[in-house]
Amino acid sequence: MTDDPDGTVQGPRDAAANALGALALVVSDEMTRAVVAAADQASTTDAAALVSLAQFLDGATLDRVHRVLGVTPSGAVRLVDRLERNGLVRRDAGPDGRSRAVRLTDEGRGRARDAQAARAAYLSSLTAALSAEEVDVLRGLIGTVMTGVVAHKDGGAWTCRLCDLTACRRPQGECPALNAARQTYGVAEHAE
Amino acid sequence: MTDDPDGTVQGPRDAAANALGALALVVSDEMTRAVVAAADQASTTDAAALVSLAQFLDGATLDRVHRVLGVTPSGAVRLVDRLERNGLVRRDAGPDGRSRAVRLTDEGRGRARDAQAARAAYLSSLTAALSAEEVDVLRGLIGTVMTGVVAHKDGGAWTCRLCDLTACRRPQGECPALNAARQTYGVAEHAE
DNA sequence: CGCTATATGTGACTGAGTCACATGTCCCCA
DNA sequence: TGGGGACATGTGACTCAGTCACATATAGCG
Repeated sequence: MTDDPDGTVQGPRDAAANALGALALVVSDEMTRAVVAAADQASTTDAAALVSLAQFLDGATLDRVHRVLGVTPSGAVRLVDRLERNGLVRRDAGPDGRSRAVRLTDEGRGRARDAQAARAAYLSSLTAALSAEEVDVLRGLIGTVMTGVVAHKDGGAWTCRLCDLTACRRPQGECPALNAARQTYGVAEHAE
Repeated sequence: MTDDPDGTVQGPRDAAANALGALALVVSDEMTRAVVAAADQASTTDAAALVSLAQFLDGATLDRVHRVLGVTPSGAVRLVDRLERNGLVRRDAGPDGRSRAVRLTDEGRGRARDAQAARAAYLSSLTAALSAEEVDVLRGLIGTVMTGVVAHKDGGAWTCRLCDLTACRRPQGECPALNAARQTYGVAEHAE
């Protein structure tokens, strides 16, 4: 690892790191674009809210929504206002008198499903060029890297906010991000 | 590849795709956070502008800035206004009377360097757990996947807007994203 | 010379998100 | 048992990035 005059670094290790950064940026851009379009939402947060609700957050309180999505409590209120205004979510009575349960309407659930399908389709198109062996290798490497990511991460939105939780739990055990995040955000077990 | 009742898909192929999506999302989140903090900018676009300017866009017109960053022309004007107000760029005379050249000040260049260093440090920490062989394998797989990404991508911001271009060009040839993007956005060759 | 395309800039607006603060509920502890 | 702090939600005022519609000015072709 030597520095060149600009202060940039070189070598295969850094080339890999740089490529990882580039790939992460585009994939996340495009994936988000696909999800937002499919869910017919204006903001990425709204789309993420729908997907999260559909997967493991349905019936959760506003408080949980704010933690998972990494916005302020008031931000969560506005967000749910928005979704409610569009008929995607309802505010039901919560587990106690202070809190309310945010629940998807059928319309909202449909939008979430569309979003998840769009995400899965986009991501599948990316791995389509890989052989079965390469897919396994990639999965292993991603697992290793993800462990490091999780170790560094201190706050912010939930790592798995757009994930397909059934896909990451099967067929080979659990995802490190899921485990780490679950306790941080106190997310309930997904109904099997 | 079979569908389960929810419409979600299963199998190792889809697990890998899902993991790729999850990894891309966090890495891009965290990387952006690191870059924005290091450049001391409020918005991610501003930080991306600084980094892009430093790498290959210095002296470019506002028009090019708008194309590379994927904002509207007026958005680019506001963006450059902001950076100028903070003493990070200057508007010099452009190649013709209509256009202006956006040029980094020393202060701006310093901020950009800080941002790039923060990005590199974060990404390196992620690959640190991998062996040299694993790094090579990962690099190869990322290259393959990136080719697919580039093929699907139709518009939006420049894929490499945060990249370290010297890292992706060496030591093994060029990055597919760089090649594809270069012609789309008409970005000038980076000064070697 | 006039016409259209191009580059930048401006005014009015939207929309997401924040902060500071208000209200209502919960629950522990004296 | 009731008082007080912690907690959940909600509201008002504001910020800030970004857009659209439009204005201005230059370029360059016929």
